[in-house]
Amino acid sequence: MSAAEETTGEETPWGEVTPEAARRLLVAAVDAFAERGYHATTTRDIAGRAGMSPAALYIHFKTKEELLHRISKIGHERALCVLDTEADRDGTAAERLAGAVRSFVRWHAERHTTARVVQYELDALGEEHRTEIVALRRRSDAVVRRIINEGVRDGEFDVPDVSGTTLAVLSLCIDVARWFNARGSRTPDEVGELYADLVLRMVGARTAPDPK
Amino acid sequence: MSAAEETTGEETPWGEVTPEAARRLLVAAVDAFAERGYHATTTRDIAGRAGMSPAALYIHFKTKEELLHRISKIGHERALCVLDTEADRDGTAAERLAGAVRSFVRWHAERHTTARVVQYELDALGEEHRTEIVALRRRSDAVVRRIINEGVRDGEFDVPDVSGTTLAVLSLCIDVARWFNARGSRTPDEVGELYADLVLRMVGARTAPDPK
DNA sequence: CCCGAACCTGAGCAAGCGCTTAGGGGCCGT
DNA sequence: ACGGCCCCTAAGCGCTTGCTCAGGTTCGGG
Repeated sequence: MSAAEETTGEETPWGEVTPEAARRLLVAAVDAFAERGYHATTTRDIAGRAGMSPAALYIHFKTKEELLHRISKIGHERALCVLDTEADRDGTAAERLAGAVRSFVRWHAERHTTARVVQYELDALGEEHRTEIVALRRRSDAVVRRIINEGVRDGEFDVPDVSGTTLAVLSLCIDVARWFNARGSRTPDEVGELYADLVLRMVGARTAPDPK
Repeated sequence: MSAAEETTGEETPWGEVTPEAARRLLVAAVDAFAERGYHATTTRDIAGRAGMSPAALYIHFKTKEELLHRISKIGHERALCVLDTEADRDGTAAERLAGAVRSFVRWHAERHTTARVVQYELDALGEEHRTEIVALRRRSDAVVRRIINEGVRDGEFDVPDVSGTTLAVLSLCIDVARWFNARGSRTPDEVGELYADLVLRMVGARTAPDPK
C-alpha cells in the first residue's frame, strides 16, 4: 500500500526540496497547476493551499515561474530516471522496451498530477528554462529510440519507421497523464501492463516476453 | 494542393460562423488560444489580431468563454464527422479502423492549431458547456470501440482488452495535436499512414489492408 | 434629405493579478 | 535576559484583466 519509505532515494517524491515550508508550497503548486493550469492559478491560491499568506511564497521562490521550473525539472528528471533504469537492465530488447513502457506509464498514472504539469505546462516557462527542459525531454526520446534500434538490429522487431514509432510510443505514454483518473477503474499497474503489451505489438516483437 | 474549395460543406473551416467579422474574431481566437492557451490570452490580443478594438469582440460574443465554446463545439463536431464517415464505409473492420485512424490523425495534424484548443483547453469551459462537449467526445469513443468490437467478433482482430485498446488508440491520435509541427519533417498524410499501420498492429489485425 | 439599423471605437470601471515592504513573533546561543 | 536570525503576515502598489457604455460612422429605403 505505502511505497513512501524505501532505501532508494527515489521515494517521498519531493524529498530534495530542502526547507520544509518550501516543499509544502511546491506540493500545493503542483496540485493547483494540475487542477486549473499554470495561468489560471493565482499565487494566493497556492499560498492558501499551503496554509500561508501570499507573501510567504516569495521568501522561498523568486517568482511564480520559478515554482513551475522547479516542478518541471524535478519531474522530468524523475521520469527520465525511471526510463533509464529499465533501459539499462539485461535482457532482450523486447523485455527492456516492455519494462521501460510499463514503468514510464505507471509513473505517469501514479503521479498523474505531477505529470500533467510537467508535460502540459511546458510553454508557460520562460525562454531559458524551457530550452533546458526540452533538452531533458530529448534524452527520453533517445532512450526509447535506442532500445527500438537494438531490437531491429537483433531481428527482434519489425519496424519500418523507427523515428515515427519512437514518437508514437512516447506520445502514447505521455498522454496517460491527460486522461488518467485516480477514481477510474484502472490501476496504474494495469495500465502499465496493457500499454507494454500494445507497444510490443506496435514494434512487431517476435516473442512476447512472458514473465513466467 | 489546395483542398479549400470543395462541394462538401466540410471545407473552408469556419464557414458556418455567420457574420464575417465574427468569423475573423473566432479565427484570431483559435490562433491565440493555440499559441498561448486560453487563460494566457487576453481579449485585447484577440481583437488586435482581428484588426478591431477590444470592445468589438463583445458585439459578436457575450464573453470570452463563449468564444472558446463555439470553437470547441464546432471543432469536436468536425472531428467526429471525419471519424463517422470513415467508420460507416463498406469493408472489413481492419479497413475501416485504418481509414478512421488515418483521417482522424490527418485532421489533428492539418488542423493542429484548432485541435490543440479543442483537445487541451476543455476544462477552461464553464460547467454546462464542458459537459456538453464531453458528451460529443464520448461519441468518438463509441465509434472506435464499435469498429474494434466488430473486428474481434469477425475474428479479424486479437484484442484482449477492448476498452483499454480503444482508449489507447484515441489517446494516440489526439496527442498528435500536441506534438505536430507544420514546419516539421512529416506531412499530415505521412503521419496518418504511419499511425493507421501502428493501430492495426495494436489490434493484431490478421491481414494488412493493402490499398492496391 | 433624413431616418433608423447595423457595426464599431475611445475611454474607462471594478476587480483581480504578481509581487514588495515594513514589521511582528518565536527560537537560538551566550 | 537579550540580541540576532529566520519565518511569516498585513497591507498595499502598480498594472492588467474582462467587460461596459455613450457616441460616431456607414448604409439602404422613403
